[in-house]
Amino acid sequence: MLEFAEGAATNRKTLFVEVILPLAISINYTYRVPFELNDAVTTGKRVVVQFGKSKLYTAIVSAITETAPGKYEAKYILDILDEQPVVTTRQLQFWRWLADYYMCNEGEVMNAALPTALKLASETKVMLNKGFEYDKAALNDKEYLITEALDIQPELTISDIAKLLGQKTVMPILKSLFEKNIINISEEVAERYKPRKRAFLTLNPAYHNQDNLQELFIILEKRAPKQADAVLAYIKLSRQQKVVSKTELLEASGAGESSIKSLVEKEVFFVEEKNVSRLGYNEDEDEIINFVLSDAQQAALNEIRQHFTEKDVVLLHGVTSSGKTQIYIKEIERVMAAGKQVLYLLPEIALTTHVIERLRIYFGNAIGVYHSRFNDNERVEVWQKVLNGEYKVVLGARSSVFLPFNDLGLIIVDEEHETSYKQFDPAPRYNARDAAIYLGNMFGSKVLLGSATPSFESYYNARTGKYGLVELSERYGGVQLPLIQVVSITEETKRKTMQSHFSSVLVQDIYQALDAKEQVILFQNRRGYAPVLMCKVCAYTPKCINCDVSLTYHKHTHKLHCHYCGYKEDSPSVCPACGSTHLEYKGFGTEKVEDELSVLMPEVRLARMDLDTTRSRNSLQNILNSLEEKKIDVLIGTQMVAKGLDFADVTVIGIINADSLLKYPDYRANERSYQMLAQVSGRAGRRDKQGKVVIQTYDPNHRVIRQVIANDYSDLYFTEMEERKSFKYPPYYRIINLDVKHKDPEVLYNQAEYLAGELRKHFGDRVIGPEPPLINRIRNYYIKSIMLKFERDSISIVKAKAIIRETITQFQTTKLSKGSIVQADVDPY
DNA sequence: AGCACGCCGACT
DNA sequence: GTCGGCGTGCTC
Repeated sequence: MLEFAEGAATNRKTLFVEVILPLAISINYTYRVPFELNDAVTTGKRVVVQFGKSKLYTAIVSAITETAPGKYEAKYILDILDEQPVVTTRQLQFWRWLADYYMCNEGEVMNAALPTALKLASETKVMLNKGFEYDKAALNDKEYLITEALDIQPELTISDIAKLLGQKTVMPILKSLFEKNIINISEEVAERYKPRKRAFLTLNPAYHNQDNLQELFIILEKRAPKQADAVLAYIKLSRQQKVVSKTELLEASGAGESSIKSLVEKEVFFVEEKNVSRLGYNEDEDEIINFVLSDAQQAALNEIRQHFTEKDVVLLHGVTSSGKTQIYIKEIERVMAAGKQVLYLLPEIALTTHVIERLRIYFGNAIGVYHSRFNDNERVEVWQKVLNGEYKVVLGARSSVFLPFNDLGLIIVDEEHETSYKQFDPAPRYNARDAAIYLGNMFGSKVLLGSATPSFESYYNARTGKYGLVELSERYGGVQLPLIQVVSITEETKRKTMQSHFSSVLVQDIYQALDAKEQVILFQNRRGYAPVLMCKVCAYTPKCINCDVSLTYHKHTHKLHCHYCGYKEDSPSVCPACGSTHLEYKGFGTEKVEDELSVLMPEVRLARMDLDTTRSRNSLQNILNSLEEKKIDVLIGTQMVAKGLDFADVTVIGIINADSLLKYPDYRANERSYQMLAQVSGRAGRRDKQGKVVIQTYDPNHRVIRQVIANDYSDLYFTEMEERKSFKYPPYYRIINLDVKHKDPEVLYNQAEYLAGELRKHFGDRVIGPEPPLINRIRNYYIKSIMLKFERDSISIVKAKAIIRETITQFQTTKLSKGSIVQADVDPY
């Protein structure tokens, strides 16, 4: 027997696969392929592997080799999950690039890229060993508790049991129960994606013959009129549509389940179970609307196309309301006509039903949507439809760069300056705009960046000729730019005309808008009620127990919240330090603005839009709907209101306090402030009426405010770029940030100093710090930041990253590094 | 990421 | 003493 097996084996190759596991592990692991799966293994397919003592994971095959690993015995892969690869070779290449560029692991990229439903991890299930008799009296309290729970619920997970016992360590107890043969422990992976099934009916072809059909009717009408109705309804329906589902027929005919059942038994109908999409929408005849571009738009489009003949990336710098979307649509149509796919990226918040519907009008079924509000199953369906080419256009947020495109011809990155394109936590800390440019490069596709306030990086690239630059300075349909009025808070306070946080100018403008049945948006870039609570007697301020921040008071919950770790505590009514009742709320957030405005203008219908009011799946959409249906007069919000809101009747915009933006201690503060102010202002006004923007500030002569009023982006750009150059900031320099974290600040200090020293050996004064960041403790970890600045072109950044990686690894092998976490952030925002 | 192993403080 | 928390190392 053994000889036979060996003899056969000589004719068979032994294959090994390198796999990517969905974990933050720095290397890929090698598994052995059982002979019977030799023909089925392909890169890009999912395989089930055991990793560690018991856990099973789905991994992606990244390479196939015939060489056995030298140092260890490879485990076998247990199963192959896919008939066809779910990840393309190009994607694997893209993942590798991302992991390299953003200094993380391929597993972390896989985690971000693959919809959760395609990543299966086994769960440990605990159940009773059926039929085994044991003496309950002999068990200790905890063991008894577990068996009791299993009597009620046959399967428990590890975390169920941890909760049940109220302790973290449960494995030893389970082990002893297992050894006593009382319980069984199993590891299983279950496919999480479940296609949605529907029953479809087809008429027995025998009845395609008129005579037969006639005969059937005669019989049915006499004996089972309901069934006759059903057949009639079917014939009617099948004239209008290709396939008829059971549900549709039930609805259309008024017949019951039983009638259809007997028709199936009589073989009048055949039933077929088919997978149907969850992504359906009203399939009204796709109404392709043709529109004509304005002269300015047409000129811009021509210029874009001209640039595309020699450049891969073009930046469209078009003022707010210049009609960039229509230009995109025309370009998408052209690329689609050439048979290629298009990726259209938008910031998550701008992906509203309104925007989606608008594009559906042009592209109907060929357009797919992908964003974080989709559930697991829906994401898998989009993934599959992109993979099989059913979707020609994908409209999506940041993570849609990970979809399995086959033939991309164009990528559009709208609002390319948006910081939400950058993922901050967890790794990969990628910027979807930059990733999209690389992706475009891989496909030889064109990339169109669009913004009214481009990021300096992109504008720099455009001005230096790396990208094509197209300027569109005319607003579409002759909409005027809003009138901007700056109000000095100091001045109004002196004149005693401020009513809480509202200047007389703003109050008057709000009333005017409301009288004209128009709407108002108020912007305050801070959520909650008050960011600091302070005792007037002893100056005590409640701080987070896990982080180095003061707690924000939220009136809604009457609690103090930490915006960094989510910690909450009851708001004290007396000072915990001195017992005084004189507690003062310092600063103000959206909640307070809402509160005070409702006191000032009780008749006005208010709504608030910030992280706290938009957390659940539909809440954002609900707010937007009420705004559109004019059930809201004034909307108060954080930066969310600056993005993607486009409502015809908003004519007044109030910036409650511009200083909180301008004073932000960051080299990008001015660029950010300008973007924010210009973007919010862009929401004001409509075709027949000039909008009004009121900026309240303590510093009315601030340079950035003057630039916003003058709508002078290029003045901002040139003045700021001078500073960027002299202080060695992007886009002249590239930044890589290393955060070192440790629970003990003393240990951290030594670790960070050591690591910075090691890096200095290679990079000299390109290494800055370590310095404590603005918030130097989060979730009980103290933080030190080491910043590396590299000249844009003079040193190979690829090489530098390799050295950094190596230095970190080196550091982590030393004893000194114990307990530390090092996180890299490339091109941080 | 999860799991085992070993060290150490708190409670019977 | 013993139990359980927590840090550390390893997983093909």
